[in-house]
Amino acid sequence: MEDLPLARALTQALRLLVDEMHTRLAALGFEDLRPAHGYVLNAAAAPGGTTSSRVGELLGMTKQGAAKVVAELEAGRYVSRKGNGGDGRTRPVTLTAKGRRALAAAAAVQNELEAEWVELVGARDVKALRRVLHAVLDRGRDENGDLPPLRPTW
Amino acid sequence: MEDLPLARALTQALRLLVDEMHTRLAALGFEDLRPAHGYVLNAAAAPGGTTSSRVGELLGMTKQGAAKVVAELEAGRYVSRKGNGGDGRTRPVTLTAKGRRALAAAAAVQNELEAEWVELVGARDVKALRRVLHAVLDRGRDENGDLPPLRPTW
DNA sequence: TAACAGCAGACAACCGGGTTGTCTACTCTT
DNA sequence: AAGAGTAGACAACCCGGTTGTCTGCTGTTA
Repeated sequence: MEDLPLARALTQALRLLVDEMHTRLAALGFEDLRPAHGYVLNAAAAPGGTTSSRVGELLGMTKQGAAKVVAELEAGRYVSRKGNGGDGRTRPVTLTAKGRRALAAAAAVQNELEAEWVELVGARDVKALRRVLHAVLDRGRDENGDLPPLRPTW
Repeated sequence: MEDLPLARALTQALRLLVDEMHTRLAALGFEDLRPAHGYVLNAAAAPGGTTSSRVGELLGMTKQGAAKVVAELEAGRYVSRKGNGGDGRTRPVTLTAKGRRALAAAAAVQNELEAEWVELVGARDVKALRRVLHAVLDRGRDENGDLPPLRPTW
Protein backbone atom coordinates (compact mmCIF):
# COMPACT_ATOMS: atom_id res chain seq x y z
CA MET A 1 0.00 0.00 0.00
CA GLU A 2 2.27 2.76 -1.26
CA ASP A 3 1.29 6.36 -1.00
CA LEU A 4 0.12 7.32 -4.46
CA PRO A 5 -1.31 10.84 -4.49
CA LEU A 6 -5.09 10.71 -4.35
CA ALA A 7 -5.59 12.58 -7.61
CA ARG A 8 -3.36 10.14 -9.40
CA ALA A 9 -5.02 7.05 -7.97
CA LEU A 10 -8.47 8.45 -8.70
CA THR A 11 -7.53 9.32 -12.26
CA GLN A 12 -6.15 5.92 -13.08
CA ALA A 13 -8.92 4.01 -11.34
CA LEU A 14 -11.54 6.07 -13.16
CA ARG A 15 -9.77 5.46 -16.43
CA LEU A 16 -9.83 1.72 -15.84
CA LEU A 17 -13.48 1.84 -14.90
CA VAL A 18 -14.54 3.92 -17.88
CA ASP A 19 -12.48 1.91 -20.34
CA GLU A 20 -13.87 -1.36 -19.05
CA MET A 21 -17.38 -0.01 -19.10
CA HIS A 22 -17.14 0.95 -22.75
CA THR A 23 -15.44 -2.28 -23.69
CA ARG A 24 -18.42 -4.13 -22.32
CA LEU A 25 -20.94 -1.79 -23.86
CA ALA A 26 -19.26 -2.27 -27.21
CA ALA A 27 -19.52 -6.02 -26.72
CA LEU A 28 -23.24 -5.55 -26.21
CA GLY A 29 -23.50 -3.81 -29.56
CA PHE A 30 -23.24 -0.18 -28.49
CA GLU A 31 -19.93 0.61 -30.12
CA ASP A 32 -20.48 4.25 -30.92
CA LEU A 33 -21.05 5.53 -27.39
CA ARG A 34 -18.53 7.89 -25.81
CA PRO A 35 -18.49 8.51 -22.05
CA ALA A 36 -20.28 11.80 -22.41
CA HIS A 37 -23.09 10.11 -24.29
CA GLY A 38 -24.23 8.10 -21.32
CA TYR A 39 -24.81 11.23 -19.32
CA VAL A 40 -26.80 12.77 -22.14
CA LEU A 41 -28.97 9.67 -22.40
CA ASN A 42 -29.51 9.80 -18.69
CA ALA A 43 -30.60 13.43 -18.88
CA ALA A 44 -32.89 12.67 -21.81
CA ALA A 45 -34.58 9.97 -19.73
CA ALA A 46 -36.01 12.59 -17.39
CA PRO A 47 -39.73 13.27 -17.79
CA GLY A 48 -40.09 15.75 -20.64
CA GLY A 49 -36.55 15.02 -21.83
CA THR A 50 -33.84 17.66 -21.76
CA THR A 51 -32.47 20.42 -23.96
CA SER A 52 -29.11 21.09 -25.57
CA SER A 53 -28.48 24.00 -23.27
CA ARG A 54 -29.07 21.95 -20.15
CA VAL A 55 -26.81 19.23 -21.51
CA GLY A 56 -24.14 21.88 -21.90
CA GLU A 57 -24.40 22.86 -18.25
CA LEU A 58 -24.38 19.23 -17.17
CA LEU A 59 -21.27 18.37 -19.12
CA GLY A 60 -19.48 21.65 -18.55
CA MET A 61 -19.35 22.79 -22.16
CA THR A 62 -21.02 25.47 -24.28
CA LYS A 63 -24.52 24.94 -25.60
CA GLN A 64 -23.12 24.83 -29.13
CA GLY A 65 -20.75 22.06 -28.13
CA ALA A 66 -23.56 20.20 -26.43
CA ALA A 67 -25.73 20.59 -29.52
CA LYS A 68 -23.07 18.74 -31.48
CA VAL A 69 -23.01 15.89 -28.98
CA VAL A 70 -26.79 15.66 -29.13
CA ALA A 71 -26.62 15.66 -32.93
CA GLU A 72 -24.27 12.66 -32.80
CA LEU A 73 -26.71 10.78 -30.62
CA GLU A 74 -29.55 11.72 -32.92
CA ALA A 75 -27.59 10.43 -35.91
CA GLY A 76 -27.08 7.18 -34.02
CA ARG A 77 -30.82 6.97 -33.35
CA TYR A 78 -30.36 7.08 -29.59
CA VAL A 79 -32.42 10.23 -29.13
CA SER A 80 -34.91 12.24 -31.12
CA ARG A 81 -35.63 15.93 -31.05
CA LYS A 82 -39.34 16.29 -31.37
CA GLY A 83 -40.40 19.70 -32.48
CA ASN A 84 -41.98 21.97 -29.94
CA GLY A 85 -43.44 20.89 -26.64
CA GLY A 86 -45.36 24.00 -25.68
CA ASP A 87 -42.34 26.31 -25.68
CA GLY A 88 -41.45 27.18 -29.24
CA ARG A 89 -37.86 28.01 -28.41
CA THR A 90 -36.89 24.53 -27.29
CA ARG A 91 -36.59 21.27 -29.20
CA PRO A 92 -36.72 18.74 -26.36
CA VAL A 93 -34.36 15.78 -26.57
CA THR A 94 -36.03 12.47 -25.70
CA LEU A 95 -34.94 8.84 -25.78
CA THR A 96 -35.77 6.47 -28.60
CA ALA A 97 -36.34 2.78 -27.94
CA LYS A 98 -32.68 2.18 -28.81
CA GLY A 99 -31.69 4.90 -26.37
CA ARG A 100 -33.64 3.20 -23.60
CA ARG A 101 -31.96 -0.12 -24.40
CA ALA A 102 -28.53 1.53 -24.28
CA LEU A 103 -29.30 3.15 -20.96
CA ALA A 104 -30.47 -0.14 -19.49
CA ALA A 105 -27.33 -1.85 -20.75
CA ALA A 106 -25.16 0.87 -19.23
CA ALA A 107 -26.87 0.49 -15.87
CA ALA A 108 -26.40 -3.27 -15.98
CA VAL A 109 -22.71 -2.94 -16.77
CA GLN A 110 -22.24 -0.43 -13.97
CA ASN A 111 -23.84 -2.84 -11.55
CA GLU A 112 -21.60 -5.64 -12.77
CA LEU A 113 -18.51 -3.53 -12.28
CA GLU A 114 -19.50 -2.33 -8.85
CA ALA A 115 -20.20 -5.92 -7.84
CA GLU A 116 -16.69 -6.80 -8.96
CA TRP A 117 -15.25 -4.04 -6.82
CA VAL A 118 -17.21 -5.34 -3.88
CA GLU A 119 -15.90 -8.82 -4.52
CA LEU A 120 -12.39 -7.40 -4.68
CA VAL A 121 -12.32 -5.32 -1.52
CA GLY A 122 -15.52 -6.03 0.34
CA ALA A 123 -18.78 -4.17 0.68
CA ARG A 124 -17.54 -2.27 3.70
CA ASP A 125 -14.80 -0.45 1.83
CA VAL A 126 -16.95 0.27 -1.19
CA LYS A 127 -19.49 1.83 1.14
CA ALA A 128 -16.76 3.95 2.64
CA LEU A 129 -15.69 4.96 -0.87
CA ARG A 130 -19.23 6.11 -1.57
CA ARG A 131 -19.34 8.03 1.69
CA VAL A 132 -16.18 9.91 0.84
CA LEU A 133 -17.27 10.74 -2.67
CA HIS A 134 -20.70 11.89 -1.60
CA ALA A 135 -19.31 14.05 1.17
CA VAL A 136 -16.83 15.66 -1.17
CA LEU A 137 -19.49 16.24 -3.79
CA ASP A 138 -21.87 17.70 -1.26
CA ARG A 139 -19.24 20.13 -0.14
CA GLY A 140 -18.55 20.94 -3.79
CA ARG A 141 -22.07 21.95 -4.73
CA ASP A 142 -22.33 25.46 -6.10
CA GLU A 143 -24.65 28.19 -4.83
CA ASN A 144 -27.57 26.57 -6.66
CA GLY A 145 -26.91 23.18 -5.15
CA ASP A 146 -25.72 21.80 -8.46
CA LEU A 147 -22.94 19.28 -8.76
CA PRO A 148 -19.82 20.12 -10.74
CA PRO A 149 -19.67 19.40 -14.48
CA LEU A 150 -19.11 15.86 -15.59
CA ARG A 151 -16.30 16.46 -18.01
CA PRO A 152 -12.71 16.24 -16.86
CA THR A 153 -10.73 19.45 -17.06
CA TRP A 154 -7.78 18.08 -18.99
CA MET B 1 -26.78 8.69 0.68
CA GLU B 2 -28.39 8.30 -2.71
CA ASP B 3 -27.13 5.79 -5.18
CA LEU B 4 -25.16 7.77 -7.71
CA PRO B 5 -23.38 5.43 -10.13
CA LEU B 6 -19.78 5.01 -9.11
CA ALA B 7 -18.37 6.27 -12.39
CA ARG B 8 -20.39 9.43 -12.09
CA ALA B 9 -19.42 10.10 -8.48
CA LEU B 10 -15.78 9.41 -9.24
CA THR B 11 -15.80 11.68 -12.26
CA GLN B 12 -17.31 14.62 -10.45
CA ALA B 13 -15.21 14.20 -7.33
CA LEU B 14 -12.07 14.01 -9.43
CA ARG B 15 -13.12 17.09 -11.31
CA LEU B 16 -13.59 19.00 -8.07
CA LEU B 17 -10.24 17.81 -6.79
CA VAL B 18 -8.35 18.67 -9.96
CA ASP B 19 -10.01 22.06 -10.35
CA GLU B 20 -9.30 22.98 -6.76
CA MET B 21 -5.75 21.80 -7.04
CA HIS B 22 -5.07 24.02 -10.02
CA THR B 23 -6.85 26.96 -8.50
CA ARG B 24 -4.48 26.76 -5.56
CA LEU B 25 -1.43 26.19 -7.74
CA ALA B 26 -2.37 29.24 -9.76
CA ALA B 27 -2.65 31.23 -6.54
CA LEU B 28 0.91 30.15 -5.75
CA GLY B 29 2.07 31.59 -9.04
CA PHE B 30 1.97 28.51 -11.25
CA GLU B 31 -0.77 29.58 -13.58
CA ASP B 32 0.31 27.85 -16.74
CA LEU B 33 0.23 24.28 -15.45
CA ARG B 34 -2.33 21.83 -16.86
CA PRO B 35 -3.12 18.56 -15.08
CA ALA B 36 -0.94 16.55 -17.44
CA HIS B 37 2.01 18.80 -16.64
CA GLY B 38 2.24 17.66 -13.06
CA TYR B 39 2.70 14.08 -14.12
CA VAL B 40 5.42 15.07 -16.55
CA LEU B 41 7.25 17.02 -13.85
CA ASN B 42 6.96 14.04 -11.60
CA ALA B 43 8.46 11.77 -14.24
CA ALA B 44 11.23 14.28 -14.91
CA ALA B 45 12.13 14.21 -11.22
CA ALA B 46 13.28 10.61 -11.50
CA PRO B 47 17.05 10.12 -11.42
CA GLY B 48 18.30 10.70 -14.95
CA GLY B 49 15.07 12.42 -15.90
CA THR B 50 12.71 10.99 -18.49
CA THR B 51 12.16 11.06 -22.23
CA SER B 52 9.34 12.24 -24.47
CA SER B 53 8.55 8.68 -25.47
CA ARG B 54 8.20 7.53 -21.90
CA VAL B 55 6.00 10.52 -21.12
CA GLY B 56 3.81 9.41 -23.99
CA GLU B 57 3.37 5.97 -22.49
CA LEU B 58 2.69 7.42 -19.08
CA LEU B 59 0.01 9.78 -20.29
CA GLY B 60 -1.48 7.45 -22.85
CA MET B 61 -0.68 9.52 -25.93
CA THR B 62 1.70 9.28 -28.87
CA LYS B 63 5.32 10.28 -28.49
CA GLN B 64 4.72 13.21 -30.83
CA GLY B 65 1.91 14.42 -28.63
CA ALA B 66 4.05 14.00 -25.57
CA ALA B 67 6.88 15.93 -27.23
CA LYS B 68 4.50 18.87 -27.58
CA VAL B 69 3.59 18.75 -23.91
CA VAL B 70 7.26 18.62 -22.99
CA ALA B 71 7.93 21.56 -25.32
CA GLU B 72 5.29 23.60 -23.46
CA LEU B 73 6.97 22.86 -20.16
CA GLU B 74 10.33 23.74 -21.62
CA ALA B 75 8.94 27.05 -22.87
CA GLY B 76 7.67 27.70 -19.33
CA ARG B 77 11.14 26.96 -17.96
CA TYR B 78 9.89 24.05 -15.87
CA VAL B 79 12.13 21.49 -17.55
CA SER B 80 15.20 21.51 -19.73
CA ARG B 81 16.28 19.07 -22.35
CA LYS B 82 20.00 18.70 -21.97
CA GLY B 83 21.68 17.29 -25.03
CA ASN B 84 22.90 13.74 -24.89
CA GLY B 85 23.43 11.74 -21.77
CA GLY B 86 25.43 8.84 -23.13
CA ASP B 87 22.78 7.71 -25.59
CA GLY B 88 22.81 10.00 -28.59
CA ARG B 89 19.23 9.23 -29.53
CA THR B 90 17.67 10.63 -26.40
CA ARG B 91 17.41 14.18 -25.11
CA PRO B 92 16.62 13.55 -21.45
CA VAL B 93 14.06 15.82 -19.82
CA THR B 94 15.13 17.07 -16.39
CA LEU B 95 13.68 19.53 -13.91
CA THR B 96 14.84 23.12 -13.61
CA ALA B 97 14.84 24.87 -10.25
CA LYS B 98 11.42 26.29 -11.14
CA GLY B 99 10.22 22.79 -11.98
CA ARG B 100 11.32 21.56 -8.58
CA ARG B 101 9.51 24.43 -6.88
CA ALA B 102 6.35 23.64 -8.83
CA LEU B 103 6.54 19.99 -7.91
CA ALA B 104 6.99 20.81 -4.24
CA ALA B 105 4.04 23.18 -4.38
CA ALA B 106 1.90 20.52 -6.04
CA ALA B 107 2.79 18.01 -3.36
CA ALA B 108 1.94 20.51 -0.64
CA VAL B 109 -1.42 21.31 -2.20
CA GLN B 110 -2.22 17.61 -2.54
CA ASN B 111 -1.46 17.10 1.11
CA GLU B 112 -3.66 20.04 2.03
CA LEU B 113 -6.54 18.66 0.01
CA GLU B 114 -6.20 15.17 1.38
CA ALA B 115 -6.13 16.58 4.89
CA GLU B 116 -9.38 18.38 4.12
CA TRP B 117 -10.95 15.14 2.96
CA VAL B 118 -9.83 13.49 6.17
CA GLU B 119 -11.34 16.33 8.15
CA LEU B 120 -14.55 15.93 6.21
CA VAL B 121 -15.10 12.19 6.49
CA GLY B 122 -12.48 10.89 8.88
CA ALA B 123 -9.20 9.10 8.38
CA ARG B 124 -10.86 5.71 8.46
CA ASP B 125 -12.92 6.29 5.32
CA VAL B 126 -10.08 7.94 3.42
CA LYS B 127 -7.97 4.89 4.20
CA ALA B 128 -10.73 2.69 2.85
CA LEU B 129 -10.87 4.85 -0.26
CA ARG B 130 -7.17 4.29 -0.79
CA ARG B 131 -7.57 0.56 -0.26
CA VAL B 132 -10.25 0.36 -2.91
CA LEU B 133 -8.33 2.43 -5.43
CA HIS B 134 -5.13 0.51 -4.90
CA ALA B 135 -6.86 -2.83 -5.19
CA VAL B 136 -8.57 -1.79 -8.39
CA LEU B 137 -5.35 -0.43 -9.81
CA ASP B 138 -3.44 -3.56 -8.90
CA ARG B 139 -5.99 -5.68 -10.66
CA GLY B 140 -5.73 -3.32 -13.63
CA ARG B 141 -2.00 -3.61 -14.19
CA ASP B 142 -1.07 -4.82 -17.63
CA GLU B 143 1.20 -7.76 -18.43
CA ASN B 144 4.25 -5.64 -17.65
CA GLY B 145 2.91 -4.58 -14.30
CA ASP B 146 2.35 -1.03 -15.52
CA LEU B 147 -0.55 1.09 -14.39
CA PRO B 148 -3.06 2.41 -16.91
CA PRO B 149 -2.45 5.75 -18.64
CA LEU B 150 -3.14 8.90 -16.71
CA ARG B 151 -5.28 10.66 -19.25
CA PRO B 152 -9.04 10.30 -19.20
CA THR B 153 -10.58 8.64 -22.21
CA TRP B 154 -13.13 11.32 -22.97
C1' DT C 1 -50.95 45.06 -26.76
C1' DA C 2 -46.63 46.88 -27.85
C1' DA C 3 -42.11 47.18 -26.84
C1' DC C 4 -38.21 44.97 -25.30
C1' DA C 5 -35.07 42.07 -22.52
C1' DG C 6 -33.88 37.31 -22.24
C1' DC C 7 -33.37 32.59 -23.62
C1' DA C 8 -32.96 28.25 -27.02
C1' DG C 9 -31.06 27.13 -30.81
C1' DA C 10 -28.81 27.16 -35.64
C1' DC C 11 -24.96 28.27 -38.51
C1' DA C 12 -20.20 29.40 -39.68
C1' DA C 13 -15.51 30.24 -38.64
C1' DC C 14 -11.95 29.09 -35.93
C1' DC C 15 -8.65 26.79 -32.46
C1' DG C 16 -5.76 23.73 -29.92
C1' DG C 17 -4.43 19.51 -28.30
C1' DG C 18 -3.78 15.79 -30.01
C1' DT C 19 -2.85 11.96 -34.30
C1' DT C 20 -0.77 10.17 -38.58
C1' DG C 21 2.86 9.80 -41.57
C1' DT C 22 7.48 10.32 -42.77
C1' DC C 23 12.14 11.20 -42.12
C1' DT C 24 16.92 11.38 -39.82
C1' DA C 25 20.23 10.11 -36.43
C1' DC C 26 21.84 6.99 -33.37
C1' DT C 27 22.52 2.25 -31.10
C1' DC C 28 22.62 -2.57 -30.61
C1' DT C 29 22.91 -6.89 -32.39
C1' DT C 30 25.11 -10.52 -35.37
C1' DA D 1 29.51 -4.03 -42.01
C1' DA D 2 24.88 -4.41 -42.32
C1' DG D 3 20.38 -4.38 -40.86
C1' DA D 4 16.77 -4.10 -37.22
C1' DG D 5 15.08 -1.26 -33.66
C1' DT D 6 14.49 3.10 -30.97
C1' DA D 7 14.25 8.49 -29.91
C1' DG D 8 13.01 12.24 -31.77
C1' DA D 9 11.89 16.15 -35.20
C1' DC D 10 8.90 18.10 -38.63
C1' DA D 11 4.66 18.75 -41.26
C1' DA D 12 -0.01 17.91 -42.38
C1' DC D 13 -4.16 16.93 -40.71
C1' DC D 14 -8.42 15.96 -37.63
C1' DC D 15 -11.91 16.38 -34.45
C1' DG D 16 -14.16 17.85 -30.44
C1' DG D 17 -14.86 21.54 -28.80
C1' DT D 18 -15.16 27.38 -28.59
C1' DT D 19 -16.36 32.06 -30.23
C1' DG D 20 -19.24 35.01 -32.52
C1' DT D 21 -23.39 36.17 -34.68
C1' DC D 22 -27.95 35.70 -35.96
C1' DT D 23 -33.13 34.32 -35.79
C1' DG D 24 -37.26 33.24 -33.60
C1' DC D 25 -39.92 32.62 -29.55
C1' DT D 26 -41.37 33.97 -24.70
C1' DG D 27 -42.60 36.58 -20.70
C1' DT D 28 -42.54 40.87 -18.39
C1' DT D 29 -43.46 45.65 -17.88
C1' DA D 30 -46.13 49.44 -18.79
